[in-house]
Amino acid sequence: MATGSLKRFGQTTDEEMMDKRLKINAANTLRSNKKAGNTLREYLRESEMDIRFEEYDEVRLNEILGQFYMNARKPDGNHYKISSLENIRYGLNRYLRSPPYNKTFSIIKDAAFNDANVNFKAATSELKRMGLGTTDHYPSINETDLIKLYSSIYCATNTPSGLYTKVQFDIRMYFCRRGQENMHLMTKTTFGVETDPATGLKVVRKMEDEMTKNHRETDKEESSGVMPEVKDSPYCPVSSFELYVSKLNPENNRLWQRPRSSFYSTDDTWYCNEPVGEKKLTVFMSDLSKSANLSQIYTNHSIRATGATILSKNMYGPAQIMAVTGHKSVQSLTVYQRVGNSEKIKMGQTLSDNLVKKNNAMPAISSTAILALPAPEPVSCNQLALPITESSANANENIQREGGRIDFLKYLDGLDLADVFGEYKENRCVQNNVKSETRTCMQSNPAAIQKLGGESLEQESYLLRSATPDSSNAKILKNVNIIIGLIKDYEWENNHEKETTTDNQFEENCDKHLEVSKTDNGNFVRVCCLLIQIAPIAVRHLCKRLFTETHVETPIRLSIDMQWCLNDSAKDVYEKIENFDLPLMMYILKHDMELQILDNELPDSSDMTIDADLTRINYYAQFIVDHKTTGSFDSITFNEIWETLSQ
DNA sequence: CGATAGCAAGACTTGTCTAC
DNA sequence: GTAGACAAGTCTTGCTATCG
Repeated sequence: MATGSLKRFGQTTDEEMMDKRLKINAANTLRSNKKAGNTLREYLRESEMDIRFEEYDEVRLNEILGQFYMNARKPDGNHYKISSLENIRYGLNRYLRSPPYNKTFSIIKDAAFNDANVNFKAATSELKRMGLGTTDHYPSINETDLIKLYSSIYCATNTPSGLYTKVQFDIRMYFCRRGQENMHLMTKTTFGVETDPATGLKVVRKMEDEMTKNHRETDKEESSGVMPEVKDSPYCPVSSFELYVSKLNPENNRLWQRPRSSFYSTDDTWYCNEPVGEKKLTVFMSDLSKSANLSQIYTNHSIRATGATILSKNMYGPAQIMAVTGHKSVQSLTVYQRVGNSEKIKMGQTLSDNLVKKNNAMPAISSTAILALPAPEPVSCNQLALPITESSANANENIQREGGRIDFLKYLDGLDLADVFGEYKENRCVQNNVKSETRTCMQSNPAAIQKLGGESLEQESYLLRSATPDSSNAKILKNVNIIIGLIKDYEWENNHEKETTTDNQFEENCDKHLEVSKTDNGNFVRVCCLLIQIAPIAVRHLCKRLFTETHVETPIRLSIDMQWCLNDSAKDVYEKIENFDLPLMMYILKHDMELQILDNELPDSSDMTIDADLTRINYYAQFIVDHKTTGSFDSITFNEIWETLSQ
């Protein structure tokens, strides 16, 4: 009860009231208002008009806005997208109606601004015609990248940084979180582990309410996903979470703490008494995409998009998905139910098949059967732990992982790349002497793919990529794909030639497709073969020898990139080098064994030291990456590379 | 002919990402 | 830390078909 001078009711001053009214909107909205005001002011300044538009009357403002909408440009002089121009208009409206200006008119709705708004419509129509009306949605992470990421050292749970990355990725994915919303505010108690009474499964659940974009002050409903355990899986998100929380620094209450750069696995604490900065959390997925060499740079929002897309493709209804993502309307979910390119291609092929068959007087297929989209296959929620589709399911069944990496040697059984390359080179040389040095367009041949053991090009490419040594470098992977394409093409060409084509016809066909010189392609394959197959073997021998000399008698304490080895004895690490890829070995040789390996330059040709040899390999590995789109080398370049490398 | 359900489009706010 | 550009998402309005 109020006593003495204390009063029952508040004593809000006018100033405080204005301040509170100003804060009705979210901070981001206020920022948007301010920016819109600045943009208009900048326009007036450049046009040499009075910049105090806040004091204009409605007639003058109407006139100025009409001109502004037509002439608004970005600082670089380019046009805005429609969404940006709309944002500026709404921002200006809020800016003028908020304190301290408190205008009572609306520049969007009031008749006094009709002229300006007609101009706005005209401006957006023009932008639409210019192709600036589209929305580029944040991409969802493709299946190959997901698998690559999850099985890489960057998500290895036996290191502080790997564990941190995996747990954060899991939480972003399972709870379909927005990119950076409240991430830096999370504490050790934001999430907790519980046992579900119905299933007996352990699940990680969000334990505290929070204010988000769609769930603000008056919202009492809470929506969130859960993260269930995946029993007997090394990828179980609950075990990772429990381990992560147990290793956090007890002095700090934040959930995301900076991983220690060096550690022993038996240490109680793997993390510094220092939270990960807000900005660092912002670039979580983009940094990870770069480190793990994913096929593109994803953003944090991509993880949310991926979670929602996976659920939507797996027969969960809008209401169920909304309970996880926190969406309020079904309409909003349509962003995640887009028809992808591959599906569009399949639909196009279906139409082509039907047209071709009809033209060939084949029996017509029911139109409903042809136009129906492929039905999504139901999968259990467990599969979210390591997203799996039909093609990767087969791969996962067979591929043996050791220490988070793939035992590629098993997959080279029955597919001797050396033999294929040998035959390729030999035949090419013979052909080059007697036939035109041209080749037909690259195309895949079902028979050749079948011979390689796969059922579809996609699946076969996945298996080969997984099975190929030095597979962690995405750029090298692309070249491996080119080589696979060349092999298939070569086989197709040979088969085609033997079965159906005379020499004259072959030459005629070649003339029709003067795309890339055969010699140039052969050269490219030979260099790739040298760099991908032979060079790593030599470097590996060197790596093992130097490692033995350096580390066998000393405790293993390497740099952060080697953290995933730290639980092992020197002998284990020695054996693991067998699976290291070229870039990783180069990194270790350079940073841990302190060899002088240069970047982006060639050593003097007279320099025959080990360091110089490694620099050459490093240089040309990058060189073939730069030539990835052409898949060919001219003879001069080839001779130069071949002589340098094969010494 | 008025009431109303269903839907699409428009209006509006808030968050993300990136560069400096 | 800040600003700019723009995507994501919700709420509101207005049109149209249908029904009684």
